[in-house]
Amino acid sequence: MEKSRVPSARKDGRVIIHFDYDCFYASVFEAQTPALKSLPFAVQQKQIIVTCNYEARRRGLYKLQLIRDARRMCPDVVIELGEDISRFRDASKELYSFLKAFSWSGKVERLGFDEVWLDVSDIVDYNRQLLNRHDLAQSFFQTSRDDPMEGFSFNASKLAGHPYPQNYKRADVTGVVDDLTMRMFLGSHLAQHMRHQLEEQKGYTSTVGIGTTKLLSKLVGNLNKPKGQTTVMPPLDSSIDGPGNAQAFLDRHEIGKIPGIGFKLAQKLRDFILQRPAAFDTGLVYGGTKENVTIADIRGHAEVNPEMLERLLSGPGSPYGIGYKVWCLLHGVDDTEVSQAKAVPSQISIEDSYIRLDTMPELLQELDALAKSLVSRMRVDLLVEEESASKEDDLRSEPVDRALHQVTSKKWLAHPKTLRLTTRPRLPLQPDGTRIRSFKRISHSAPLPNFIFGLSESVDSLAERLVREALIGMFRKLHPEKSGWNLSLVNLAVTNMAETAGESKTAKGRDIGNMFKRQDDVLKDFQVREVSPSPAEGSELETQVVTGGGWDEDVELGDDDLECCGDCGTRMPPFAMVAHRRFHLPAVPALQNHCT
DNA sequence: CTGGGGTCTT
DNA sequence: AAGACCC
Repeated sequence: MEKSRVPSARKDGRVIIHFDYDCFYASVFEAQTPALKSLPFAVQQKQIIVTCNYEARRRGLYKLQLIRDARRMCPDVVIELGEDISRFRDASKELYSFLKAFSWSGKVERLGFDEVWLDVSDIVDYNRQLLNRHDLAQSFFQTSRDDPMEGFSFNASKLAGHPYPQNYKRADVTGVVDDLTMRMFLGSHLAQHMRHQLEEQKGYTSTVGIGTTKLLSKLVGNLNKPKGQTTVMPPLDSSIDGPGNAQAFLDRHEIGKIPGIGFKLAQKLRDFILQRPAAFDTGLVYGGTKENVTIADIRGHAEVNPEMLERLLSGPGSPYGIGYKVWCLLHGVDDTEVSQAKAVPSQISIEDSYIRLDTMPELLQELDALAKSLVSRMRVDLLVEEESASKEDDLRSEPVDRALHQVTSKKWLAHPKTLRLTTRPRLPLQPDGTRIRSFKRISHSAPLPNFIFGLSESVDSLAERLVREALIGMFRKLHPEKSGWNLSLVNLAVTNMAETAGESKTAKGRDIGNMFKRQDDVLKDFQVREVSPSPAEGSELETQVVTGGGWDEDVELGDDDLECCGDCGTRMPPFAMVAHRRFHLPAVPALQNHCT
């Protein structure tokens, strides 16, 4: 019997939760000063509102808005300065640790200060096998591997939070669920539990997405903001019956909204689809576009395939294999792992921007201030209490002794080897008196002097030495002219961390996924997936719910509504054509997708 | 008069 | 050292 075969690339064996703390910078201030919550409140850096709470958004304020516009729009807005980001970093670390404590695998990845992914596949799989399928409504979710009493009660026949698609037919109506559906249910309950704990114990609300990949979990969360959660439900795969929910969901997105496709790639793709240069938004929003080109527009284009994308998108600065990577993203394929928590950052940097910085005395003052911050931050982020060298240390009973001891028992987690100075020169005036704004940076690196690690010297004096003995010389390399420069930004960084022996690089070694080139890693897995559902394997849980597709079920299609495939002439409804077209396209690699 | 951070790749 | 990407 010949089964219908469709190339597939989905690997949906994982359950991934994506957290996004609601208006994070504003929430940090609100946690400290709850009265702000009921007011329109915004956080300012230089002349910009970097974020604002929802009370402010209700009055029209938005992220990255100019202060002047914000005040005009909402004169009573309360504004706090957030240029010193220490408090945000501290809060971010605290919340990250809190969430990480739920993980069994250590696969917990932070993006920026306010986003965290967790791969909770192991927790979900463990709990799936604990379920009593005759009484799903009275289930208990075990959050600890060791303690069967730790956890929460929940109804495993229902999803927690919102589904995608919205009209998803719930299992409590149909009564049966397949494995993937059950895993998404479990993921949604775990996510809800964590979200509530985060709010109750830390005072932060968050927006959450649950999916089988980093890409889907992150994007789907956006559907219910703020303090909501959304799960991408099966069937994820496109089949002869129609596009899967993963593709249906992605298809509506403007190309620039896809993580991994930044401004440059998005512009190239828009230009190609429109066959002319796409107009981009000159307003303040960075990736803004006036031309909406969607994933569907690109994916459905006859000439688009991985090789063509490689030709279109590669260029200076673009990584090898970009065409294939984008091709995967267009199809909702994202095999990237949630990376292991890192013990140390790969870089620490401090920067400030200036309307004008063009004299040596001012520069020295700024370098000094930046260097002080940098040394302080090195001590915060790279210094840990040393493990006690002897038992006496632990048994020491006098608090004073303890305090004294601690001062002298700090240890560097890592020694950065490189110091980097970056500037952003302001371009000279044009002949016509206007100025081209440039965001180009130039940098110079040098070995980081060892004295910086001394703990007996004060931060201030170390900073002064750093300026005199290293930074001034580095600045001369960048700007050999005695004068005439004008900087709009200065950044000081330490990089190239040499981690101290004995400390593992991550909680559990390197992220294996990142050690392979995506392409090599994925291509060797190429297989064709059989789409016909395999017979239910005994249990009711294996029975598939197939009624909740992402298209309108009751639409009758007349002959006029059929489309004709340009390659083989087969006629079929438009929704089926989506899947059918993939027959004729270079295949995306696939894995067997049956989750057992 | 577009922040202050980060990551990774070439 | 620079350029892409992320927040």
